[in-house]
Amino acid sequence: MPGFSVLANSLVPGADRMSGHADSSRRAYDHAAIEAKWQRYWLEHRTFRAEDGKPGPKAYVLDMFPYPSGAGLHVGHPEGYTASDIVARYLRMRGRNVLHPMGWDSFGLPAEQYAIQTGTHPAESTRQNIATFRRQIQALGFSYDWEREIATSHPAYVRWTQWLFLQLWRRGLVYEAEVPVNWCPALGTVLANEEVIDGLSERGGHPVIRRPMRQWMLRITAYAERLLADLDELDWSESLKTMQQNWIGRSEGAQVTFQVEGLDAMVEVFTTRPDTLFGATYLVLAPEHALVRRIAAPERRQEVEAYIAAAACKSDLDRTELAKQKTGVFTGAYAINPASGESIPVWIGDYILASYGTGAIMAVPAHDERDHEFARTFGLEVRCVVSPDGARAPEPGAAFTGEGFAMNSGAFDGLPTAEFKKQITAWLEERGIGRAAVNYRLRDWLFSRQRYWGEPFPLVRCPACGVVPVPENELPVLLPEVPDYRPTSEGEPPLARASGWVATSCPACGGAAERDTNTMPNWAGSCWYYLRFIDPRNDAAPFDPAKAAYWLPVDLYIGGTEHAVLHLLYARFWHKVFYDAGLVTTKEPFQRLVNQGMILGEDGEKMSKSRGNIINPDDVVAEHGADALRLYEMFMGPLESVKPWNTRAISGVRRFLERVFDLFSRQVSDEPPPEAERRLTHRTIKAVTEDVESVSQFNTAISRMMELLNGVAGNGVQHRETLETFARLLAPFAPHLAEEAWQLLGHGDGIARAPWPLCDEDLCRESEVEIAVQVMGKLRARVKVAAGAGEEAHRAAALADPRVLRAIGGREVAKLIVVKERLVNILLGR
RNA sequence: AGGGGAGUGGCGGAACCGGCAGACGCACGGGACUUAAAAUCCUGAGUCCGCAAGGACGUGCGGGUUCGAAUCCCGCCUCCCCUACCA
Repeated sequence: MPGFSVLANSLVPGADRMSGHADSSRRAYDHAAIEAKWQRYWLEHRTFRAEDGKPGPKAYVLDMFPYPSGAGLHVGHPEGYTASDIVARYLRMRGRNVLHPMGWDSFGLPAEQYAIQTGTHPAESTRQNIATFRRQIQALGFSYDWEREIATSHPAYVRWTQWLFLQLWRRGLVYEAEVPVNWCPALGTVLANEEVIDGLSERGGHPVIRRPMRQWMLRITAYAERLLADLDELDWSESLKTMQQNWIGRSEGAQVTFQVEGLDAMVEVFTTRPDTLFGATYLVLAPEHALVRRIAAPERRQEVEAYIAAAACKSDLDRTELAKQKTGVFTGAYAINPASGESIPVWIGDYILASYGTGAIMAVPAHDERDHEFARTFGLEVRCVVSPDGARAPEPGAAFTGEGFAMNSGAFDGLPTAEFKKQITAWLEERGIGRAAVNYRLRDWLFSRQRYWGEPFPLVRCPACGVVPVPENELPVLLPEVPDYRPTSEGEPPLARASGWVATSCPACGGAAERDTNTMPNWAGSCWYYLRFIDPRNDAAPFDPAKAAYWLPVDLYIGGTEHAVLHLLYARFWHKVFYDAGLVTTKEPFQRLVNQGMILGEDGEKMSKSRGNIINPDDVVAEHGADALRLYEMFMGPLESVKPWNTRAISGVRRFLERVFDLFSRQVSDEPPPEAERRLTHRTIKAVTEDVESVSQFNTAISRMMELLNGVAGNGVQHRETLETFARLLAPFAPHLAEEAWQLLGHGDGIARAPWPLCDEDLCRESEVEIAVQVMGKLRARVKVAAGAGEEAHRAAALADPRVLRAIGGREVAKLIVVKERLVNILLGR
């Protein structure tokens, strides 16, 4: 390849730039050599090291760290990483002390499944996968401070995850409960919700049933109100906040007590419509409700038991999606409607969830669709108690769920819904049979997994002392070696097999005791990793609170929508606990959050192995380079939108980079550039700066740089002033090429800390602008006016144009609208 | 069912606060270079009619407000995402 030797010469760091070569000897853009050179340079110079406590403004720019899967990186990863890297590099050039770290969410199911299949220890496959991910990510030239790299499965990290868990324990936020899990009898294992598809196991398609097991729970509901309220302070998209609000699902209403007839038993129900109490014509309990067996009449017992058993076998999906028809059975018991004093039947039905509210409802079939359907199925009474207009009853045949005015409600008749709610709630309270209540859709967090590859619980079960935490100075409790990673046949976690590990002594009394054999879910490590990045090598604490006070909050957090609810909610919850414990000084961890949109395959479908439409970033880097991949992913469209991949389109940004390289390989003049070029440059600075600040419009920023190139590339001699600006604008986007360009311009220091160019507002405006001239709203001509020209100048310029005069055709000008520097619209009389 | 988002050339997308629709790029047509091709460079292009000058139409569909609407309002249609019997 001709010219290669010249290129090779330039690859020595600090080598003098070649100057004044003729066009015939122009060097090729060798992305592989340039990128390897600068990646080495950055590492050697510790260019991206974040300095704890450095005076001046800081910025914490974070990516959602990946699970290092065996499949390696896919093109979705670099999308968010490139966006955050652009912002991180930009902020560094603006003088901020930037913390931009990367690590590994390295506990998880795939490594464990792989271990079950191949016998490879998860620690080993995880180590290999991390090595692959690190190599792939480093090949893209992201400005991470690699000295802060962490992995959640590393013992030094596990230690502090367990330590933080014990802080939750101390604060009474951990408890044990009997809750249903997904149990697959065929596989002899417990499955995560994600592993259950349509009631069948993802692997093998075996039926999955719900089975109660003792589980560790975290009391996240205690923080529901704060998790909801503090959303207000965050710079997150409204849609994301809405998702979190919906997930927390706060609803206000009343709790009402119903006396069971002939028994010393009460049924508590929660309702958001206490105003419909007079229309409650029956009760429905969840099949799992504690009272069901007590109240069931002897002659109904057999049917009730059969229904309970059937419900227990159903997966959540069977109980919802497949339930086109509502099912239920009559218990034989009756309760008293406290408002009407009437006797109403008590049913059980699996459309009532044991886990929400009180696990029982008062059914108002006239005003609730679900109750209506149930009543129709079983021929139960429907009584209208809300009139839409205060005069007539609602249309029969369907539930009227809107608000209106009370009817058939005794003394309350005629009250509007909102007022009735208040009065009936007070009425119930006076009689001690009800009260105002708030319910959340959010449930406490089922925190234990019957798995191997996760953090063991630092808890010991002692026959004498109960559950006792492992002393902090004995952490971490590390995973034992086990002969088999599957759960035991009794459904116990695989850790139960490690009998030597399980047997221990009680930290409190010293007697024989057993370790808890559950492990924590994947979320545990990702709940606080952003805190560990702040102080990753601390072996006396999870992090130094003083350093946390310096770096927090995370100023910008970028990641996929798949974590819009769970991860973000869990991390916010832990953070608030740490706030209460005085470990952190901010109420919220992530101030600004941006979700990148998914990248689809070339066929417009989600990338997946089965569709065979997966793009491997390694191939793109090999062929076009990291800078081209970064640029292409940003050029595809706004960061947050979903966009299809188009391999051919990469050639566009690749050509751009080649032309940029060519531009910087030419002769450079120290003469100031012509006025027009300088104006173009400053307009570009302004546009690119605004686009980067938006953390979204990187595509238009690149367009503007392309326009700048198109504007200056035709000139034979290049002006230093323009090139110096261009290189710095390009630096966050295509950092390798920008460094090379910077060096070609004769700079000895890297471009990474070069000051970001600032625009001169006066130069951002053209001296002369083209405006549109419309006649009766139709575009007839384009004329030029001086920048800042007044209305009169616009009018004169418009009326001087022959095409405009022809369109006017001698008619009278009735009105003339001038929008300065934009258009003139001429309206004619009739 | 509910909630959120989106419909603009052959394609990805641009258009500030209501003011020249289609920037930038891909693909495509024409030309230059070449024995030839690739690459590169120049150049054309929303659609329709027209040799041309020019004209008509045009941002999912139907209305409305306005001198002027991709943008604002009302009513529909389609697609994507999330939640999914939450009382």
